[in-house]
Amino acid sequence: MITDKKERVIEAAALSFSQFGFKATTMASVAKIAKVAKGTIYTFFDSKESLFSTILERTMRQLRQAADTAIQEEAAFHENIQAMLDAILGFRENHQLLIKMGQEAKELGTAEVLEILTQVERQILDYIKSVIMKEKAKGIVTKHDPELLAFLVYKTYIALISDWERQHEPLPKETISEIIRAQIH
Amino acid sequence: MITDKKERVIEAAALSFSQFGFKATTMASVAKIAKVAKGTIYTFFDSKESLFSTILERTMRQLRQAADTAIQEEAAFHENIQAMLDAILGFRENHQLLIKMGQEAKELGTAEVLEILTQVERQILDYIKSVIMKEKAKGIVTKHDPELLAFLVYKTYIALISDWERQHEPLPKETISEIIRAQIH
DNA sequence: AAATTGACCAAAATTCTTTTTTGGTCATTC
DNA sequence: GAATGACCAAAAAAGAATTTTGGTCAATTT
Repeated sequence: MITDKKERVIEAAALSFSQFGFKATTMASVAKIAKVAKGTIYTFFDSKESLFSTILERTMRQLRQAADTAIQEEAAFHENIQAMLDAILGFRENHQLLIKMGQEAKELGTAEVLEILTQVERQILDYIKSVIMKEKAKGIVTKHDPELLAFLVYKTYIALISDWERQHEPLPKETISEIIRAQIH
Repeated sequence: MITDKKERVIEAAALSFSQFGFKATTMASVAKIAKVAKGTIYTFFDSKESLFSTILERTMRQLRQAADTAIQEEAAFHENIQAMLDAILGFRENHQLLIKMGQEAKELGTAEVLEILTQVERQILDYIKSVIMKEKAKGIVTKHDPELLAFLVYKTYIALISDWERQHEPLPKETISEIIRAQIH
């Protein structure tokens, strides 16, 4: 069956990319893990990049889903924002692929990965923005426009979670909530 | 006169560091610009690093001074914070040295420069913190502790000034003010 | 005839070798 | 005693040689 092989290639590639990164993953090894000849991969994907971005899209879809299920129609605005951010970050925390990409971008500065990561960031920002706009449609008034608000929330969250902890004790969840809540007013 | 030569060395080094960066500045060229023999430099400074950090300390002193003069005893809390941030950023904007260091850290990843830049950031944070604490002594109540507040203000400001502008139109000053003001409550 | 393979190739990356540059010293000069 | 610049070891850069890698395609299998 044709789909079976394609699945195996995707599975193998996902494993390798998240274990060794983009650069260190070779098409030969993916083929070997997938028990497929190298040429076969090229009947499904026309380059290493396209294979990579297929896997990344899959990951992004999972991420969006995790965020979606975290949001409750009835909950308050800031509760939803918070839940969504937790979902996104929780997902990131135990998803090898995105972690590896972050490392590789920093250490190796791989061009492809760097570009992909800004796309991931863009998607997260768009997602936050869409949540804000949905809330706005419900009648909530926000001080700034959704694009700016999404940007602020995202940057603040990242700063509090990752930058702050590089030099300080982790902040309690309530403090983070409070700060984000103050942002969205 | 001994001081004359030392001055010339510092001047030449400052010029070269801010024009070409740390790595691309050679002791030989500094000597040449300063019209001094290479050995002479080593009677004043015992390494390239120490020469570099002397110059950087000078720059930091200037930066602190710029911020200090921006602050008015009588002005309101958020006015002072704003004035200080403007001073810091305005200073940075037209100070070649710090700009070059930022570039070099990103592009070359020079270890010495990377370390120095975290020190610069630490100093800016400490400065903001001290301003906050001075205001606090005047009786102003802040929601979070000064360290966290300084961190938040700094990160937000950087995000709004530099990250935001990579993808959007620059924000009007009033918007930035408003956001910062909301932070410090 | 459609799918699959793996030997094959050019280009890129890596390693090894040679050459040049650089930070730092110190005997000599001023 | 301050200043110099030829000198050196170490590091960096450049170049040459070698290996690895992404991608192709004629041959084979299904």
